[in-house]
Order: sequence, then C-alpha cells, then structure tokens
Amino acid sequence: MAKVLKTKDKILNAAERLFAEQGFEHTSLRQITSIADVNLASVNYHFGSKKALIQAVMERYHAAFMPALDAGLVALQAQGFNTTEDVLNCFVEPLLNLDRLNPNGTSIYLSLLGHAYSEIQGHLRRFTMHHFGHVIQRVLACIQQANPQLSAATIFWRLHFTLGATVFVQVSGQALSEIAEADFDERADAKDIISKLIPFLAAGIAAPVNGNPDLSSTLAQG
Amino acid sequence: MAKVLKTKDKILNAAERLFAEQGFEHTSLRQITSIADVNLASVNYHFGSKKALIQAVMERYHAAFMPALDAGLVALQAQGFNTTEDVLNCFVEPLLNLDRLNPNGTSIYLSLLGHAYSEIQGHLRRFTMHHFGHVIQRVLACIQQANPQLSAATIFWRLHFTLGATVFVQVSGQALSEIAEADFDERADAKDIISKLIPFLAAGIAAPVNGNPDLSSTLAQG
DNA sequence: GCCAAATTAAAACAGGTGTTTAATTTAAAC
DNA sequence: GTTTAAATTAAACACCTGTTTTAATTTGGC
Repeated sequence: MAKVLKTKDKILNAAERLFAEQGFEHTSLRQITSIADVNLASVNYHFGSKKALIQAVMERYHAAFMPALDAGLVALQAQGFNTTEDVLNCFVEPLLNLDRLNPNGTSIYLSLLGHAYSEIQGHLRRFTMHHFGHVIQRVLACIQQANPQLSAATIFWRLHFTLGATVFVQVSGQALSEIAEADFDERADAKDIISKLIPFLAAGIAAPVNGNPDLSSTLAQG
Repeated sequence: MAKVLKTKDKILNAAERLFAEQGFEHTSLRQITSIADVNLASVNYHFGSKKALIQAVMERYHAAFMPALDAGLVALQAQGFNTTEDVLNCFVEPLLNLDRLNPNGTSIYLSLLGHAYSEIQGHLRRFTMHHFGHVIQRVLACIQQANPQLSAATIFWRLHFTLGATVFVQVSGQALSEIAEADFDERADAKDIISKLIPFLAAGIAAPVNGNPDLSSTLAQG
C-alpha cells in the first residue's frame, strides 16, 4: 500500500532532491512544483516563501543529524581521552543514518550543507547556528581536547578547512565520482568519500602548526 | 597622470571585483556596467556575452598564475626529490604575485576559482582544463613523486579535498575573517590564510591511507 | 446533506535577467 | 573637411523569477 503523499510532503521531497542537485538559487519554484506535480501557488500557501521552504528542507535533516552527533560527542567527552579521528568518527554514523530519511540522504544532506555555505544563504547560517550552535561548540571542545597543543584560532580555521573539503567534494560529488570511475575504475558513493576524507582531515587538523619552517620564511618574504 | 581606462578595461575591473565578492550568477550586467560607468550594451559589444566576459576575467588571472606555477613545478621536478610541502610551496609565490594585477589579486583569483567550482559553471571547468590541463597534470606528478606510496586515485581525491578547503575559505573569507577577528583578535588576509592552509593540506595529502584501522571497520558496518 | 474551513487552481503581477536593435555620437583615415 | 568605420547610447525584447490574487474545488465536522 504505497502511501499517498500530501502536497506538503511532495513539495519537500522534490525540493530536497533539486536543491541538492542544483543548489538553492538555481532551483525555481516552478521546477519544484512541476516535479512534485502540485500547483505553483501551493509552495507559498504551505510554506509562506521560498526561503521558508529552504529552511524546512534543511530542518528535516538537521533534526535527524544534529542530536545524534551531539550524543556521540557527549559520550566521547565522558570517556576523558580521545583523538582527532575519534571526533571525526562521531560524524560517520549520524551521517550514514540519514539514508533512513531518503536512499541518498547522506549525500543530499552534505550537498545541502555545501550549497548553504557556498551560496549567499546568510539566513541559513544564522538558522543553523541559532538552533544547533551548542553542537558546533561541542565539536570545537572535543577537537581542543584531542589537540591541547593547538590554539582556539588554529582549530577554528582548520575546522573550516575541514568543512570546505567535505562540502566541496559532496557538491561536486557526482562529477568527481564519474571522473574517478573513468580514470581509476573506482566508483565512490557518499560512504566511500567519507572514508577517504577522514584520514586526510584527521592528519590535517592534528598537523604541527609549522610543518616546515622554510615555508614560513618564504611566506614572510612574499 | 592617471591613465584613462578604455571601456573594455573598466568593465573587466568592475566585473572581477563583483564576481569575486558575489559570484558570477549573483552579479548582473547592470550592476557591472553601473559601477564601471559604461552603457549596458557595451558588455555584449566588447565581449559578446556574459559567459565570455566571465572567461575573459578568469583568463587575465590564469595567464599570470599558471605559467608561473608551471615553471616552479618544473624546477622542482628537476631537482629529483621533493616533499608535499615543496609542491604546495610552488603555489605560494605565483599566488601572492597576483597582487601586481590588483591589490587584492590573490584573494580575487582564489575567490573566482571557488565560485567557478561551486557554481554550475561547467564551461569554466572545461575552459581551464583545456588551456591549462598540462599544469594540473604536473601537479599530480609532483605529488606522486613526493608520495610514492599513494595510489593515483588517492592523490586524485586528496587534491580535490585540498581544492575544496582552499576555495571554501576564500569564498567565505571575508565572513570568516570577521569572525576570527571578533573571537581571537586575529585578522587574516589572503596570505595569512595560505600560511594556515599549507601545514593542514600537506599533512592531509601525505597522511597514511588508514590512519586508524578501527574507523574502517566502523565504516564497513555502517 | 450542509456549511464552513482548508486546499487547490489558473491567472496576473511586479520586478529582474541577458540580449538585441536601431539611432547617434566619436574617432580615425584619406 | 569629408568619409568610413568604430564605439556608445537609449529603448525595447523575450524570458524567467517569487509572490499575490481571485475563484473554484475539495475536505471534514455536524
């Protein structure tokens, strides 16, 4: 008995797919309502505006991901000692479990995050920080615990490098995966990419601040 | 004697600034021509289309950056042995020298690159690969030389992680720099960000493939 | 079945986009 | 100085965007 979806859910499903594929700005309401097979005006009726629809799409995933991540981080903090990879590992299961929302849930969520940051979606950043800022703070604390030698500023920058690397490969994921398949006979889904990311990111976050002193002088001259 | 700029150059200067700040799609021709103080139609007269204008803007920077990078890589290859940081270091001077084109040249170029990849600008990717694909190939070869234990596929993915981290912090550069200043009293320009990036990226690229075997099993269960 | 509320539908709205046209001005060549 | 080409201008074009309006329809409670 295939459940008959209400208009509101048909819109959300079509929107999350298109947003993940094309970004928020490049997806029009007419495209969404056409694929969802509903009337154009129903978006504004049910959600009020496109901006509110974007937030509703993100909220379904945030609500599934953020509490799970937070619980993992709390458990990690309780055990007293941890490594950078331990912290990153806390992200894996909550991310992979997003497949329960949607068969492509993991890559959809990461793509949405990527578009939220790379497009000018200031309202999305504020929305995320307002609702889940405490989770972000806990991530920072865990990384600090794992790397007591790093300053807060260094951790701040390195976590944004981490975010950048992650969302970039997810947003470009399909294209990159096709290249990788053609060149290396190695197709990569969201899970594969995550497993490739973690050693890279863990080493980067935990790296000594001045890996090679020669470089600093080169930069100083420049 | 302040040189009087021709219309074509006034357009290029206004366009590169707005493109770097707002991205390509969010910058309208009317915005460009208004700031450049030229007529709207002159863009299509001098460049043919907005797409061609975008490529012209990129080409000024590519032409200054790519040959310089390539020369540095060739010199590195000639000396037989190199490290990952050596390779990354080849990017620094060519990037910083872009300030000769424009006081903010370095961050403009990296922002343009970021927008070129994060927006759906397929024509820009093709344009870059067509003109400078051999430079990209040389980067791959140098990284392979510095890390003989890594497979070509691993290098492929890690260089895209690298690109992602780099362009993300540049595109979000201004916002991030403001946060960093507020939280850590530490303002960061393009050069500062590069110096923070290099230890992170070098450690990530050269990281062992299975940093912590426990993680692989967690991923395998997922 | 009836009525009121919720929902859907078609159409128009107001504003923005890149591009093109045709007329005018500027600049250079002879 | 005249002529010819290049460059600039203002206006319109065709299309797309999110949103609103008004009317028709469906739904749920009594």
